[in-house]
Amino acid sequence: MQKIKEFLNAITPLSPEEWIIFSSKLTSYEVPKKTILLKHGATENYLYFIEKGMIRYYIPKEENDLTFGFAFENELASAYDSFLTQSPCRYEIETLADTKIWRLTHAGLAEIYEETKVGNKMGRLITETLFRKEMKKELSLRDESAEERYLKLFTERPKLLQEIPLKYVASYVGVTPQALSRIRKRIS
Amino acid sequence: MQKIKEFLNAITPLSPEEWIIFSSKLTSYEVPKKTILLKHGATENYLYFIEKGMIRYYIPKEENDLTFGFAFENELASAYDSFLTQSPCRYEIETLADTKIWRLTHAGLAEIYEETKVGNKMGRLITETLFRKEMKKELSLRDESAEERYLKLFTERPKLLQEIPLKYVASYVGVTPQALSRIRKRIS
DNA sequence: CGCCGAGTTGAACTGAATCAAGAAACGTGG
DNA sequence: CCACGTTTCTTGATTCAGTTCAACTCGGCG
Repeated sequence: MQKIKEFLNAITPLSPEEWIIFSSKLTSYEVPKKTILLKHGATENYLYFIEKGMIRYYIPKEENDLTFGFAFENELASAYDSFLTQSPCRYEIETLADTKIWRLTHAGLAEIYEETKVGNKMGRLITETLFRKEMKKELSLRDESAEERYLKLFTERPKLLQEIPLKYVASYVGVTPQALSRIRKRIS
Repeated sequence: MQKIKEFLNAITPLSPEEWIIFSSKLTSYEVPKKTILLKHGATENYLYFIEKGMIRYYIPKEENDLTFGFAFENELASAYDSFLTQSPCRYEIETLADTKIWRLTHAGLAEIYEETKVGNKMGRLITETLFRKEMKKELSLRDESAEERYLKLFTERPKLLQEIPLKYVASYVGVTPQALSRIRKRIS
């Protein structure tokens, strides 16, 4: 639980009383690789903190499904749009490795917003970060080629490319596995 | 000023005292069509509320610049990522018509967050909405064709297509003006 | 040992970009 | 208010990046 405490404190400091409230709403789980955390069409009821392991976000497809995001150790995860609107999700979340998560229910978060002073600020700051990530992804999709996105991934998160099957990376940068294979060949 | 008051109250109710604080930080401007509100490389210092008129967001390019967003009457606008991080913006904002805006400085918003109880909640809720919009845009870019995006725009915001030059719409849906012209021909 | 999914490579095809030119709409100054 | 010049939109021809279909290799796992 130490990790998540540090994570939150780094965003904005929590008083001991506030941390007690936060932590009382959190429950931990260990899920094996390839576990689906949220099925397409279901409504997201949780905010996750990944203590160990990793996940991917994807829209399931007949052939190759469309992977559009990942989350790793020490990061938050959730189908946040579905969580916020409490409406069915058009994508799924699955673990890519054995994963240990802490999670907070929608009702639990609502209580935190009501019971703590810091809640809304914490929520705002976290959502601001999520917004900035989305915006960056949008501009990247519009303004960069698949090759540029792959190279960026390569320099910014080299670890990712070692741990994640290339077919998911291909989808993430916006091409088929065949096309990514050719990009990699061209580069090296 | 009534419009912005209603806009904010619809998000979460403001007490009279809180509205006094909010409104004291707002200043209004009228800017002609084709005015650049934020130049590429500059840092966004404002959050805008569009009382009348419209704007576009774009990355300037030699030939056709890359338009990736619009905002209209009764909507908020800002290079919010640059605003949040107070770092240089990689895109620009320009009015598409004579526009009346209210604006709030970064410092002004910081004061609101400090001085009012409702501020952080308001900020959180607004940012949540911005996040959901971005996410929707990302998934649309990944999962839909330019033609599908155009048709959606056509059904969801028909007015937009009448008011905005097609070359901006083309860029927004992710193709060249020539390609959009062919899409329109194919459809009709 | 054999099977299956992941990755690579080749060939044919396709949708969109680019290059180019003409038509229509717009706005600006006389 | 018209005339001119500029910008926007359309259409055609060519080129190109990426998809699709298909076959083959490799590595892990039952």
